[in-house]
Amino acid sequence: MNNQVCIRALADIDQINNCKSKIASKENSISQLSLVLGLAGNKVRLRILYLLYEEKELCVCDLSDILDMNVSAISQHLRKLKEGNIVDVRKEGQTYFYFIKNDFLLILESFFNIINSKSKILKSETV
Amino acid sequence: MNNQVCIRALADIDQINNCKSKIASKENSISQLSLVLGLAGNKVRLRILYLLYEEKELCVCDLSDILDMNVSAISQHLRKLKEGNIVDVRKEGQTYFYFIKNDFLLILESFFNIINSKSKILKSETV
DNA sequence: AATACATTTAAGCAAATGCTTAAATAATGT
DNA sequence: ACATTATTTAAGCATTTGCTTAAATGTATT
Repeated sequence: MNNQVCIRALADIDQINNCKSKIASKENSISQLSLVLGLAGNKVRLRILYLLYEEKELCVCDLSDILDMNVSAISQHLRKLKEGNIVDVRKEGQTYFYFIKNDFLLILESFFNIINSKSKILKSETV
Repeated sequence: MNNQVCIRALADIDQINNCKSKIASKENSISQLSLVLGLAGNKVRLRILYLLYEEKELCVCDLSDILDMNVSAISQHLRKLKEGNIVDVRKEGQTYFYFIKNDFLLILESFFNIINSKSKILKSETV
C-alpha cells in the first residue's frame, strides 16, 4: 500500500517497529476475534444471542415471533452465527433448536455483563 | 413485518411473550452494545484499538505506518471510533494523538483478555 | 507570504450486508 | 401419496461499508 515511514519529527521508530511485531504476533487472534465481534455487532444478531443466552435454546419460529421478523431473515442470521461457531443446532422432529456453544458462553456473558452493569457507556433503562 | 404467532404445536406462548418484554426492556442497551461491538468487529479497527490499548496513544501517521495503510483510511476508521465514543483525540501542534476513552478501557480489556486467554475459541499462535 | 506537514473531508466505486420473495428440503399427519 | 409444517436456500436488490484519489483545512517552518 504505502511504504512510507512516518516522517513526523517526533516519530519513535523503535515504538513503531515494536508495534509492528506485536501486531504481527497477534494477527490470527485479532482476525478471529474481529469476526466474532462483527457477528455480535449487529442489532438483530445480538438480540438473538441475548435471547438464546437467557432461554438456553429457541427455534427459528420462536425467534421470528419474538423479534417480529421474517423466518428467512432469522434463519440467515442463525446460519452466520453457526458458521462463526457461536451457536449450534439440535434437531427435534421438524424443529431446529439453536443454542449457544459452550466455548462461547463465557465471552457472551462478558458482553451482557456490560448491559447489566452500571457502566456509563450504555445508559440503561427499565431493568 | 410478519404478525403471525408461532403455530408450532409445542410453542410456549408464555415464553414467547416473556421474551418479547425482556427484549423490549433491554432495547436501548442492546442497540448501543451492538454499535460498540460492530465498531470493534472490524479487523482494521480492532488492530487500531489493540495498539491504542497497548501504547496509550498514537497519532494517525503512526497507525498508518504500523498497519501499512493509507493515512486517509486510518483517519476514517478513527472518525468512526470517535463518533462511537470509544476513542478521543489530543492535539499537539499539527499532530493528533488518539487514545481510548476511560469508560471504554474495561470493556476493551475484556475483549483482549479473550485474545490472551487459553480459550479454545481463538487458537493462539506465537505469543 | 510561501511551503511543508499532519490530518480531514468529499467523491467515487467495488464489495459486502441484510432484507424480501419464491422455490427447495425434509419431517409429520391424514 | 398428499398436504402441512418448519426451515433452508437461492436470487434479486437497496443500503452500507471500506477503500482510493484528490482536494481542503489548519499548523509549523522558512
